[in-house]
Amino acid sequence: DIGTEMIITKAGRRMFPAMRVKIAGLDPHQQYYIAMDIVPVDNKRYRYVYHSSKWMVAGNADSPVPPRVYIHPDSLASGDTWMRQVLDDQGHIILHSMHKYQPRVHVIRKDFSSELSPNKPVPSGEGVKTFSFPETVFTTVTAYQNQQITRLKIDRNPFAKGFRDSGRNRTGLEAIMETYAFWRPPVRTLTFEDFTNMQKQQGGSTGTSPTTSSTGTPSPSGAAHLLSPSC
Amino acid sequence: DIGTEMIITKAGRRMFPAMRVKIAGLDPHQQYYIAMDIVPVDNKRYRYVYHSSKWMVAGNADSPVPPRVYIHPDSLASGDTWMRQVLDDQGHIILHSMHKYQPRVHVIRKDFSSELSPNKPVPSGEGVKTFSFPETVFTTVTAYQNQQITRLKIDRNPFAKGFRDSGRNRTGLEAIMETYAFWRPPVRTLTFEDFTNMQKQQGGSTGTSPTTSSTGTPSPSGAAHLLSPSC
DNA sequence: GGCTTTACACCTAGGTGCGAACTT
DNA sequence: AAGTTCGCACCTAGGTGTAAAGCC
Repeated sequence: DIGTEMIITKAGRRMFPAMRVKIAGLDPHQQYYIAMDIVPVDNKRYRYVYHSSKWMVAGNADSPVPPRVYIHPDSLASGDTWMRQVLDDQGHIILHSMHKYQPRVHVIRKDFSSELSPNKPVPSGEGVKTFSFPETVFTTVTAYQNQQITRLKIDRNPFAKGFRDSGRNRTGLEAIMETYAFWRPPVRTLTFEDFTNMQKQQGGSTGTSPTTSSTGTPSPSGAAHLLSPSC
Repeated sequence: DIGTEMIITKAGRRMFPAMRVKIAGLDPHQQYYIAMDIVPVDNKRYRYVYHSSKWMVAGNADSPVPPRVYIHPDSLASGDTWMRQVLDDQGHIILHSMHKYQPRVHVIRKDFSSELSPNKPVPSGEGVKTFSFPETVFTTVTAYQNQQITRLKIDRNPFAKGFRDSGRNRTGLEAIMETYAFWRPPVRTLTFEDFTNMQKQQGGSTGTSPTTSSTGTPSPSGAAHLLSPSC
């Protein structure tokens, strides 16, 4: 699997699907912070080769942005509190386009931490646990490259309903045809696993001439924001 | 002046206008909490007498609800931080209908406070300063009693635009007539001062027979929520 | 040519007072 | 009769991918 893509813009864009985490094994009476950051997977820049549906290395990474940590707003809560709920992190984290990133979750004991701040890297050592889930790696883009990913996001993100096949430019007959010929299971929440299981082949039928892979000159791109959704 | 009215419902309703506060005189390097609560003005229940446009005492207050404190989400910030911004508090506070209430703002030095909690009354003594602005007293209702207040809220609250005279059931002629005959100044934010300056006479022209003031039996009302707006 | 930016139609989410129905 | 609840039409606010324009 090649992971999903995330659109980034100047104004900031939510990540979809969202990072969702459940915590176990904490000391119920101890106080903890929980924080999140997103780190580069490697120091490469990528380009997408349409005809092979693959991301290819296209040079070295842009100069790194100062690391940014998102501290969960419920932070400094007891282990008891944290373990009772599923977390939906939210925040603003600056990323470079056309790079691969890995979101991480940090659980930090209060008695250890030294002044947790959004602008300082998460401390490391005893009392700090960091978790990375490989299936949540994604590539930043300013426009989707892989049509299968576009399709999944449109089908599963409620805010993109306007782009679904059903409900837009369909006549009575089309609606009936969709019901049978192009039927897809009911909408459910999109998860990162959906991209892990995704086939690498795209079903595009628009007659475009395949392009040859080339080592394009990596153009420097301005850093942009990516937000993960609230709720 | 008689203060404004605030609608309360089971699901919770924002307060409009909102409580807005600017802080001065803090030690820039000291840490402070800022909190808000709403306390009864007296232990009376009220009823509105339409023909005299006045609120009359109608018995003793319902049994008080456990006090609830809203802690500003930026809390535990430096005096420097607090003084730099205007505060728009938000939260859930339970109130009885047909009572008069007074919102308060509390500024609490960190080194004094002993476990600030939404469910405990604000501590008092050295290191805690409480502010009450008499012009922000209001009466809770489940439906507006005074038509002037309804009018002001519709005119000034952007979410109530659908009930404004202009833009609803108006023909071309009506629109022109409004422009001249019923002209009112451009929309601006509603403040509590608008109610302080409000005339006690209502301009209602619907032919309703005036009711005589009576000592109505106070019906026990379920407690409901009032929220103050975010942003 | 590859990538980014911008304006946009189309949604979700939720804040308004209203009026009918309901409760006491 | 007085007050509360509920569903509603009508808004604001803001999250989607898109297509055209802009940039390099």
